[in-house]
Amino acid sequence: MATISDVAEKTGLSKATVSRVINNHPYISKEKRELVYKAMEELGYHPNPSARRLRGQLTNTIGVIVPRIVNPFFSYLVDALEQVAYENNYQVLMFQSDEKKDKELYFLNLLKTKQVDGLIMTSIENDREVIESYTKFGPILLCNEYMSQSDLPVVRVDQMKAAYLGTKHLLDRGYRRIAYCTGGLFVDDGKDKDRNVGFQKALNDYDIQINTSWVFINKHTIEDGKQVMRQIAEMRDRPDAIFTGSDEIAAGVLREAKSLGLNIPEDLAVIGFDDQPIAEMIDPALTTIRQPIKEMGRESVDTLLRLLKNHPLDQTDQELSVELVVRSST
Amino acid sequence: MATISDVAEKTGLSKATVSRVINNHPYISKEKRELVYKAMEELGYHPNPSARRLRGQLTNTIGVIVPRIVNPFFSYLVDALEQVAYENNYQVLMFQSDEKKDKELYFLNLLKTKQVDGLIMTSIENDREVIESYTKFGPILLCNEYMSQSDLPVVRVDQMKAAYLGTKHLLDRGYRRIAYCTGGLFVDDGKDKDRNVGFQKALNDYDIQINTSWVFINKHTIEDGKQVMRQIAEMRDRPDAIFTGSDEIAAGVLREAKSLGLNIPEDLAVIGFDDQPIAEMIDPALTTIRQPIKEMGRESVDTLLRLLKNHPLDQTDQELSVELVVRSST
DNA sequence: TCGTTTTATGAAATCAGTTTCATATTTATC
DNA sequence: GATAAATATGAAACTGATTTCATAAAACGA
Repeated sequence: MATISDVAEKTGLSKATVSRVINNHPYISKEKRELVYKAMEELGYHPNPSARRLRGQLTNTIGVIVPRIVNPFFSYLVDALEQVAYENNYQVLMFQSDEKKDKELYFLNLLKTKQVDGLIMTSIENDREVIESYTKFGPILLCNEYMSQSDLPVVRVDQMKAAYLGTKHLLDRGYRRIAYCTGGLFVDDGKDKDRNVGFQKALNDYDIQINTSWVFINKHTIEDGKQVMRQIAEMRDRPDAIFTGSDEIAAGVLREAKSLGLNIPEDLAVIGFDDQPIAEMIDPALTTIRQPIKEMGRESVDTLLRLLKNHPLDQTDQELSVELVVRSST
Repeated sequence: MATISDVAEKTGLSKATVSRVINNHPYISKEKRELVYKAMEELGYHPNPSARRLRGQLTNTIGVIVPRIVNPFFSYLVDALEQVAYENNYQVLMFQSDEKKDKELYFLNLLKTKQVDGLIMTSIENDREVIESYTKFGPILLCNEYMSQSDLPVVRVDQMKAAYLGTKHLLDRGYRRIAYCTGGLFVDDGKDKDRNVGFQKALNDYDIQINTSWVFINKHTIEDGKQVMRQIAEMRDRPDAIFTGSDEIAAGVLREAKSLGLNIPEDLAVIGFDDQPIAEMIDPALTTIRQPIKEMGRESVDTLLRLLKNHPLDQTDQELSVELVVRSST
């Protein structure tokens, strides 16, 4: 591996000058500049990132925390983030928090030790103060999830509108007995709370009270969806529609409904969230709310890179809009 | 940020001794050792990884190349790899090759610059010689994909047996006119070739010739599956069963069959590959070949860490076995 | 023409660790 | 009790870059 000293020696210049050429400093003569480029080329020289890092330089690496990569929403998000990062010559260090505080902390520490230049968090486990205390080591951007009363920059979709849109759609179709699934640990803040508000608001428009026995919390997976369907089937007083928190839950509901001999949407209308590929594949095809994942990825990386370059942000809170995709499950 | 000098100063020892304590060198007195630990604790000291890296130390980071993370097979694989890596105090730098040679090369170079200690490749784009030339910078392990005539360590499933098992199943059920999908760019080597051989072998057992107009190459996605189904529907001489290269292709086939008013498995039996969650969700549920992803992840990381520690390997080629999961599509 | 900028370069310090070399004690061996 | 080996520690060199400080030459202004 060639080092900067090799380049210096080969050109007869000092390391300082070579370094200046590499970093595009002014006041370098054209001849020397070209001499250095030529030598770098010939030696196959690439600066050692660890050495640069040690001098407090940027690492060209951004960290991304997701709860679980196997959740398709997050794998598509990471895909989008990685593509944009690559276009900008950045690498992505991906990390799964598993929804655990200590794993999240472990990863936040990489910012402290300058392993990553900045961080994109797509979920939040620790308290606001804890996370904000790490901003002194590098920029942190929230993508998808957010915290109110925080001045961290955030890129997200309008969850309230999304939930409102979906619920309104059910109501417009004539359903009045609407069940509701939510992740819901963060009930007092963040995206789940916004969804709750949107759901509530749509029901208010129609003067309908929420039936709390039709509210299911802490639901995420296909298995959860199946279990919800079983619970509903056993109820004497059943809902006629359900707003689920994700396409996966919805898929579980559909699957179990089929096993129980129930018809969708006649016996139960189902609306999903995300518009994952699976939404189109299952039968009946799923009505769902499409999230603009690609745009979220692009906006997030663009914004983080702007922060890294100390460019001013036009806005610290970017809200992207969602879209209702009507298929056959409602 | 506290440095090693701070610890040295606080304990009244030299940096050398502190470093020795950190790295568990022998010949340190118990008192000094504890003194250092105490000071490190109090200062909240963590060694700077860039500095260690610069001295040629390990980075505690392994790189993982996948073609696309949105492919569920790979997101589950990365999940498994990351879990095991975390247990061993390693981070995973994930990278998508997008099946492009230049992206793969870019990532291989991280090994050269010691950004990662070792590499796990779950797909291969460049030639054998190119990839092997990077082993002088750190260990490279192949996981899932492999190259013959290469002495790179590999963790994989017995693809030949897998394809044989699936095809045999179709034949045993009475299907004789069997179509075949493959990724198939690497037709002369690697996992796709093994599958081809397994498929061939099963047909030979029943004295059946392959009908080449029923062979579809370069298929990967749901969309590809739909397209294959459309092609089949237009044939005068149709197959009665199809072996697909992945559950996604199979899902596409099923979906399009439904649109075309065809019945599965009566009009066309379909067998998938991987046993992804979607296999259970679609209708009819998919018969498929289950790959032991968790074990592959564990074996891969364990093996790579052993290589990093210069422990000898019992075997450089680990083959895990697959399992046929019979559902309703055959 | 002389003093002041501007341009161009290099020596040496610096980042935060690890490792080599030297050296001082102990402990073991004959 | 003398010699060899094992234990314990520190000073300084080293990793590969960037940056500061110093300095020389060229360009500029009066």
